[in-house]
Amino acid sequence: MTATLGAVAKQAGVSVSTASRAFNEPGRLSPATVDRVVAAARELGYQPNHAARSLATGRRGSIALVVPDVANPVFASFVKAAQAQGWQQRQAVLLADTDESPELERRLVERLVPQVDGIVLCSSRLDLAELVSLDAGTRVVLVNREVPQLPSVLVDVSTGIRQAVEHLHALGHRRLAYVQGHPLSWSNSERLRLITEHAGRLGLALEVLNPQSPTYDGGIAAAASIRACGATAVVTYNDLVALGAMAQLTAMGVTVPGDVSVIGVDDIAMATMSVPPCTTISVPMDRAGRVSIEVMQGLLGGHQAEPPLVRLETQLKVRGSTGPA
Amino acid sequence: MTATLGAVAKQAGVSVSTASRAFNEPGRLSPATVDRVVAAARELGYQPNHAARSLATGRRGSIALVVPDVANPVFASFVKAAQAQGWQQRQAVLLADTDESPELERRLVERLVPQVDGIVLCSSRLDLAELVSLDAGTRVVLVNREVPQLPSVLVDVSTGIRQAVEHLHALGHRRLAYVQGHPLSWSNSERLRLITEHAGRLGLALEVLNPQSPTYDGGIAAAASIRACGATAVVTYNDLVALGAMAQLTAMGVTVPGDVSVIGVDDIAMATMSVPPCTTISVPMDRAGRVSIEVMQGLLGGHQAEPPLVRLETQLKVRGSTGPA
DNA sequence: GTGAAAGCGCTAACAG
DNA sequence: CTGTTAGCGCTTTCAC
Repeated sequence: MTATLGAVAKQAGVSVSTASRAFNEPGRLSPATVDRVVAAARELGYQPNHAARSLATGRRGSIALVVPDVANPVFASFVKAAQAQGWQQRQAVLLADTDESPELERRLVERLVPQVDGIVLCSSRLDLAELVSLDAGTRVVLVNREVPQLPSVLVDVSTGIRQAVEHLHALGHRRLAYVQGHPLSWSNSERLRLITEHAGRLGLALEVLNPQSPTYDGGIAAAASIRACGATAVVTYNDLVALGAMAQLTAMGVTVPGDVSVIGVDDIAMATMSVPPCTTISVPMDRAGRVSIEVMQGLLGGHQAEPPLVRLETQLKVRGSTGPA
Repeated sequence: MTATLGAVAKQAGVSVSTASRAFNEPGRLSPATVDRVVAAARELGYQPNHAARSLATGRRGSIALVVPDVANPVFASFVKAAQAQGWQQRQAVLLADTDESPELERRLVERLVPQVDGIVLCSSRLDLAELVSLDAGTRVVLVNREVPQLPSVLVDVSTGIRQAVEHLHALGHRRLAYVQGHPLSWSNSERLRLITEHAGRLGLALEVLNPQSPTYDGGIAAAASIRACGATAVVTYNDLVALGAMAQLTAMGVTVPGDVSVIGVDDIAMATMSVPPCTTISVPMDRAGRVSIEVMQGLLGGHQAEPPLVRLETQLKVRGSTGPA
């Protein structure tokens, strides 16, 4: 057991409350006293007991981060940034990985909520009703999911998608395919909506394809249908799918970007390493991580009138996987 | 505020202590009473207050996971597995990312320790003395770092490295290079030691190269010195470096594996996606994650006499990046 | 089998 | 500026 505040107080010859104040509101104490307490504290190797403080204040000093899959580079960078930001704000970060399962997400959230000050849900698949009711219990911040009632930080792919479709159109492509992600996810709906809109505007034919999963393997599996549908250009839900599709297309003897152009979304490191490197829409997940924690902090501090809504801009990064129609 | 145990007790018509027991030692209560309490609890939506429980028991119910870089696929999969395992064991997981900085690691650990039951340090770079003194305060489990006094789970690359060197030797290579990682890290020392040993045994010339960092970019930068040193085969500290080196080598007109063979370590997903796919030593970091949490649990439960030492086997996975000398 | 009561270590009024 | 005093919600002897 580590030294308690009481021990420190005694050692410094003051009362517990004074000792407590030396750490929490040093301004209200005489500098001399503060020094004395601080000295006593380090002498005894005092470490505040977090649980006791929580019990007394009602504050937990930690927030939960819920992501679908930490092993996915996109979320990993998100988590990294969020953790760093949380640390600066003196909040510990409880990590939870839902393994892409809404069911697990529900259970995790349920157990996490009572022990944190707030929770950041990344690409949540919970029902709207659950989300809203959750908000009654804790502070909630949504990332990559738009719900009017809740604060959220969104990656706004509108610019990126527009640029992507225009880029393909400019190259002379007229038949486009979109290999979508999980149909019910907010991100996918957005992407699909935008692609449909711009394809329509520019007069491109659009085919929507379903991969088994939004992963590299999903991309491999999607290659056949890409070729089958006759599109000369394809936008995928994310880079992983794009990469898988490119690899398999190449293996099938279809050249990229000679026969078909491919564009992914996320701008993960691997997108630059493939051959050819993958054109992609750059999604600032590290910024999303930082921002989401900032928003959370805002919520924990002063309560703002309406839920903040942060949109993060995206941009097309042209690389070798797109070319002449 | 959520309902308290007191409220549940009242609702069930029992005392607080009985209510408490209904959850903690139901065996000591009449089944009927347990049912009554449980019913009352769910009726009121009771959620135990973690802080209060901690204060009373001294147990925190959470463990910290400290890794150098969550964005590194190797650690990401480690974290994912550890988190999943922790969840099953009903331990929340506090995540900390040291950003490869021993300095930050020290500060993080210091702050984390008082609020957890135990801490898992992955590829720690702390001084031996710090590590040992740390152990006095909490339960500590080391991953990828061997310290006699402490329990650790190690990835044992001996088999993998031996197979790698033998494989290269069998292909006819006689001049080998090792592009090392952080020189002071335990993993690197191990790898270097083993490569030196086997190269010597088989009569291979060995050159040790220093990349700027154990990353993809580090690999790119190392390509020049690889060619310069005249080696026909190279083993790198990890896959990221291998991939970077392969890409740059190719860009420089050196063919892989025609002119030089490359072998990495980690078996990250990307290793299969490169062109050619990268031969690598498979390191089971997901198992390491699970096992480390199990070891931690063992420590938290019964205190064993001597610190457990778990070694995880590795194996060479031959792919396209190695070939004729 | 169940209840009463004493804290766990800290904070936050409320006095002085 | 500093001390006194209640708790925060739960676990845990110790009785009955």
